[in-house]
Amino acid sequence: MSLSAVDSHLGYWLRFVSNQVSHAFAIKLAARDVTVAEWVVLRELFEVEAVTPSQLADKLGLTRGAVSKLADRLVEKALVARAANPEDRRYQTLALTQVGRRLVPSLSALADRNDSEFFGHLSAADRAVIEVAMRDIVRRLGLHNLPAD
Amino acid sequence: MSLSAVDSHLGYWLRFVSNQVSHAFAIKLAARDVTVAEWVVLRELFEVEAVTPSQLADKLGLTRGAVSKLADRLVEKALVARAANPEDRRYQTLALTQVGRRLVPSLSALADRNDSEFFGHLSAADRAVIEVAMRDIVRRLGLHNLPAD
DNA sequence: CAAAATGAGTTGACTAGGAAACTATCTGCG
DNA sequence: CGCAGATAGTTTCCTAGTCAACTCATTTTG
Repeated sequence: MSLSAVDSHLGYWLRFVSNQVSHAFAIKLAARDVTVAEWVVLRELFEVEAVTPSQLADKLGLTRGAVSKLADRLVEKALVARAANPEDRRYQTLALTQVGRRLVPSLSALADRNDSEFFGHLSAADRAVIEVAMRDIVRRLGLHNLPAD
Repeated sequence: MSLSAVDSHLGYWLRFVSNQVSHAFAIKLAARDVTVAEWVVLRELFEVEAVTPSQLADKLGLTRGAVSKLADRLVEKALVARAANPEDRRYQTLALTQVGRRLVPSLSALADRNDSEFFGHLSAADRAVIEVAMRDIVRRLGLHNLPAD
């Protein structure tokens, strides 16, 4: 019985490489007591100032449950603050604390370094093909509001 | 303060897309009561007949701990059998059961379908660029970064 | 207006995986 | 020999994420 090879699947390779990249990044971030998922939230909040957990979930391709737990940990670490909305008490807003805001740039440098360790050797053309393909997949599935750039 | 954009990082996009691809595949596999991680193990065992957990961990880029737990579940589901090695009792071998072996081809069809849903619209050239880049990254990992724990 | 539907957030059960400590088994060296 | 160390596998604890059930506040509707 002959099957198509596992490693003919791009999904297989993406999963493999993505796991390794995230893992290497996690090790770098651990020195700052931050996880990869936490970094993604911090980086997003750095841009938008304040946002509800649901908006964040939408933007990051996570469920509300995942964001709820992440927010718990970030609040615990005093990097993010939860604020109640007095006009509609169903809503919260999440925002960086001063400590959180000051932390982001140094983490960003780690992200740059990690990415270049894994992808820096690729030609600019190849990197562009990959990035365009990934953005296109995300767009097609309507899973995410593309960042404007 | 201006930072490099999060979404300028290929690692960011790979993680995002890989999560979505795996999730979509997980939903398809759930109808057969198999998870993505279990599928990867089954598919590997389909090729190699029998292998030790450590060899499997090495091949799949997982730790021995992860494989141990995965094997537990697959044995529980009667898709995989553990066998002791009488010559050196530290070693086990894992192999598909008859049921497991018969299951693989239909799961393989699901994998083909899932992959083509996400990547089928890409040109063959773009798919080739991505696959070559990913294989190259994995190969490089094997060179300087073999923790192999 | 009361009751139902909607929507935000939380929680618990589960898969997934790494790290590190642990057990059991072998091997090699003095 | 005999014990120190290596090696295979397991287990515990943590992060990460989903789903589904739940609570609570607001809105819609009968």
